[in-house]
Amino acid sequence: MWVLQIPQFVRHVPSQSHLCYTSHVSSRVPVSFVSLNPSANLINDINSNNNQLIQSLCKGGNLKQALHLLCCEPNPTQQTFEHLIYSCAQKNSLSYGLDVHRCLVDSGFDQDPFLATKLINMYYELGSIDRARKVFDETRERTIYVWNALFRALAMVGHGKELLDLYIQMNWIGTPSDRFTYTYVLKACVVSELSVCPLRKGKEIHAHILRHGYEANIHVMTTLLDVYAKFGSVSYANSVFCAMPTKNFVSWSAMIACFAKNEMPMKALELFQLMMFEACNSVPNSVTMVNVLQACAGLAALEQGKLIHGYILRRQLDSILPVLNALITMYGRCGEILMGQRVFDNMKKRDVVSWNSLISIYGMHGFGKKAIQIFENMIHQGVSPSYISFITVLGACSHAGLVEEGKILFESMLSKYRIHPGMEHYACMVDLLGRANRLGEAIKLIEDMHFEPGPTVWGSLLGSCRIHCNVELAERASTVLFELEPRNAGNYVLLADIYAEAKLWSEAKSVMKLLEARGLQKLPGCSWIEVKRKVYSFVSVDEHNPQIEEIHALLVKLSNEMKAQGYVPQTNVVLYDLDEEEKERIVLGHSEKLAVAFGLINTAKGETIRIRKNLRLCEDCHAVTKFISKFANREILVRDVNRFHHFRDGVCSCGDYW
DNA sequence: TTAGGGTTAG
Repeated sequence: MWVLQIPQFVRHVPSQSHLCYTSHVSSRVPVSFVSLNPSANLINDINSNNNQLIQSLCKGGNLKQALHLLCCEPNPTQQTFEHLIYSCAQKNSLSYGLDVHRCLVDSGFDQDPFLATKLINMYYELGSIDRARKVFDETRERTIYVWNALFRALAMVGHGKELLDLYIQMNWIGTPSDRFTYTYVLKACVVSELSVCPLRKGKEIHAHILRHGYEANIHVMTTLLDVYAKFGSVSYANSVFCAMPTKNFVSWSAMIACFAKNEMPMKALELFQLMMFEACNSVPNSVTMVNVLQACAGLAALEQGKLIHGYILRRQLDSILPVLNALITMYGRCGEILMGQRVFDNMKKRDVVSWNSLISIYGMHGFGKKAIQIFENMIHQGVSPSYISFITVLGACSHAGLVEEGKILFESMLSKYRIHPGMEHYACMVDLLGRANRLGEAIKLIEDMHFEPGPTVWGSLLGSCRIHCNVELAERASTVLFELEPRNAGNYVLLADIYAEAKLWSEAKSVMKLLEARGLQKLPGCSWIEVKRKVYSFVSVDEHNPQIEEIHALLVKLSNEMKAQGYVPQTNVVLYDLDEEEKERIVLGHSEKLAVAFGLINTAKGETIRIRKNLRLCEDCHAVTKFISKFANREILVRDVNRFHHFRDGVCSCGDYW
């Protein structure tokens, strides 16, 4: 006869052992291998059988029964608890996890560092970081596994400062770090809210790594590379990459990502080519492809992007969500909105990022209503909008001047979707109102913000002041901006632009002097064009292109044609009080016009010209490109720093609202 | 026992 017998098997269980048997589980266990009056050997066999049964129940996912059985098992083993802890995390059950933890304490395993490690992992996975920390605090023998488990948890939830404080403590008591410790500590630098400069902290950890001989560890060094990349220290990242004795596809991908994300997309593509030709053991995977697609998007290099798309198809990486999402963005940012839509339509599975990507590309192209329609469709399909969804859709409203629609969406964020508007959303709203010349409403919104407005918000206001030439408000915005980000040259240039537009030449001059005095430089205008899979770059008044004379001659010819039709060069964009002829010469040499002329010369008749520019398109370039699109009967696509302009037959898709 | 690079905005 098989019956439940508990007390007679309780041997070593600590004083609170009764707790073990008064857990939330039922006191009646349906199945047990425990028999009446067994011999000592039999008891051992039975215990072993029970432990094995608990473990197999865990493996089978039957956690409830495993817990039932644990309640009548007087000698649970370390392995049994390991299985139970693992199952609780797998089942995502905090209440079972707490039960297992309670039984573990009752069984005297609470000071077992192996199980403490597992408990910390479990609590992290169950989202209870405080309990993970408590386990750590209560564990007296802290092996490196125990430290690393907590470090991992803290790094993953973004508690960088706590992690780094503990790391100091660990060093102080003399526990040596291992290769895993360094990866977590490095990650903490990125996610920390440190009082000291996090990059400096990263360099300190770099020194620790070198001192302790981990410079050859591929994981540690790739993480270090990535830390430098995330701080925008491309040269440091590159030095780490070059110094790595062995590299694999992860290290190559991390360096490609570093270039792609730090506005060096050309370098990213060059490195990818090198990886393909030189690093035979480093086959790119889906992550590499995402990074490369980002680089193509950054360059607006459609032909390269298409080649990468082909490679993705050949390698059968086209079912991976981030790859497809990156493809949507790549096509959109290269001006091929319909190709982006096609990728989206053919996706078997979509996530919120896929929807955001599509909303974003329509918004960037000025199709605000379509972007809102996609946003609504997403909600209709049961996908909850994210924080970023609202940035994209509000941005779309801004590009299209959809003020009322934007205001309704902004209001709905909290009331309908329980998303608190953040800095980026306020920046979008200020941009939306400001562009629409509702500067009073924009400033009111800033004044009513329930947190301190940051540089993005004031920057949006200053940008709007530039469009509507509002000197007074521009001075107010720039006073704050010079305080918040004194090293951002763009703000000085914007204010000088506004003064120049208002013909306040001495004020414009003093702002530019201030810029120089602070050791800053105006970001030179630069435009890129891809012709026959090669990307050409132009800076203003460029003299280096071998075809420069031909380009100039064409521009002068076009300018004369335009003048004959009433065009007057808009030289007010020139910041200095020069004579009109000189100003005209400068404006005619703007990088974007040089790139358009180069495109006209080097592409076939009827072929679309695609340009990318690093700044906002100036009024004169906009007017000239409109004319060229009609005169030369060419479709011209220009992506400036904010959005797309489709020039066709003398008209721009932005409706002159940008 | 634990680890590195990824998609959307501005």
